[in-house]
Amino acid sequence: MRAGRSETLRRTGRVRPADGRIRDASVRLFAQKGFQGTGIREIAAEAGVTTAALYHYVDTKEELLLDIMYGVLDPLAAAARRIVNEVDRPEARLSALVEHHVWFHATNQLATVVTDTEIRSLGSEVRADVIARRDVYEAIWRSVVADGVADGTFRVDDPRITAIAILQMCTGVAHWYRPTGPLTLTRLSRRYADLVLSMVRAARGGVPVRADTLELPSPARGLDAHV
Amino acid sequence: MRAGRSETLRRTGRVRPADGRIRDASVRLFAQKGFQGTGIREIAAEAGVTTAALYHYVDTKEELLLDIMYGVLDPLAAAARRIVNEVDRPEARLSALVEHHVWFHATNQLATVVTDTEIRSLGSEVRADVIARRDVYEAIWRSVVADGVADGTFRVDDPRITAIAILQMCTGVAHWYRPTGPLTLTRLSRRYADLVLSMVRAARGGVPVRADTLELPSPARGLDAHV
DNA sequence: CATAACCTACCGACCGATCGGGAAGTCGGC
DNA sequence: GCCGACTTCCCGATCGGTCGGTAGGTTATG
Repeated sequence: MRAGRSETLRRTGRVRPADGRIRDASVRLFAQKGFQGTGIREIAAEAGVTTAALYHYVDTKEELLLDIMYGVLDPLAAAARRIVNEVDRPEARLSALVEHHVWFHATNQLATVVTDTEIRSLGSEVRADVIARRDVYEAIWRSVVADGVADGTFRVDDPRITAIAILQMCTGVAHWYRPTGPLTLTRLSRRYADLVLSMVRAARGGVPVRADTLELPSPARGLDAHV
Repeated sequence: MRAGRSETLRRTGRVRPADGRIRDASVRLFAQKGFQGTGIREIAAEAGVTTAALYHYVDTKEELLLDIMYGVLDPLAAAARRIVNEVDRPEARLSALVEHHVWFHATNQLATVVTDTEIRSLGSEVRADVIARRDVYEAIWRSVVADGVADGTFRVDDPRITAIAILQMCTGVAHWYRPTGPLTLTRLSRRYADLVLSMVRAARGGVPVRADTLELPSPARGLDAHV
């Protein structure tokens, strides 16, 4: 009749191994309240174990965060490699990259949000490793964009900036997507792929139209004076 | 000969009012370590005051975060309103919105990153207010995109999704921009505006090209089972 | 002599992590 | 088939330390 365990029983309907419950609880809580904002007592209670039991399965709180991030970054990189291996033309490659990235971020919202926002909470040694894996993934996107520019199907000013811009746009899906929305996930992914392709395609519109005369206010409040 | 103050003296070269130093320190630290990951003792030390002196200028730690966010959201909304008032055609409006947004996020990196990532750290009452102000800003973008679709200059499937996607792409600049880069800020802002316009312009390329046959792996590790 | 600008000293609560121990199971040896 | 050794899983209790915040007094400024 322990409160934590019965809570879990009520929610999941059955008793799952404590290890998996701890992992699930940590993703949920890290996504909702942040890594630093989540206490190990909260994780333990949500998983239906004591803090001592939690430390039977886990060495440190940071390990939980690291597991989440590897569980995002490694499958992403693996999928990107498969796409590059099995798809030929830059257009189709980029389209497939976008569709998978969006689909993955929509079906793993909690874990991808945590991976995206909590890198700063890692100790410096593991942080370097996580950043390196993220850079591997970004490098694949960058090379796909650059290949498209090289063979003339894409026209962009700077492949590096464009690749980052595209990636951040697609990653953003994890922050707003709700499965109850009107669009199926497949259709949403394709819309993003269409947006991206129309952004980089060589056949672009006319001269940019701007409002050059408009003067806008300076940065607010003197914040960031030291940037 | 107190360590905190002399530290500040060494870095800034002169003694500024403690109030501003506290605000500056909080932006820097919140951006670097997160709101929850930053202690009031750290803020005080970085600003060169004691914790008690800090609370002479500030009621709560949350107030520091809230000030940063209002200092970002209010100028952004004000600029967006000015743009809509003073610029006519949807193309020029969207271009101006993008250029200003990118410029603002590059010149206020720390504050915009904090605003973007720490909403969850706010208490529920003030959080609702912050989200409301952010929604006001997003609504302006959405209406500009919708106006362009209505008069035929833009062609997008869903103005709401498109506006969010554009916004997230441009906001991302705050996460990677370094003033030492090869591009001037003005040119960078224009490149983003060009990217966005080519994304939404009615004159779009041919049929989307995809790799429909590719099957990709399922979400990793069973994370997010409860999404 | 009032007010702003700070100080030293300290509060209770909570932090991540660990302690020794015990219940329940797994295993080979005889 | 039974015993002792070992492992897995998990407990209540508690560690030293840090958290956000404060009480009450002192110093500088107008």
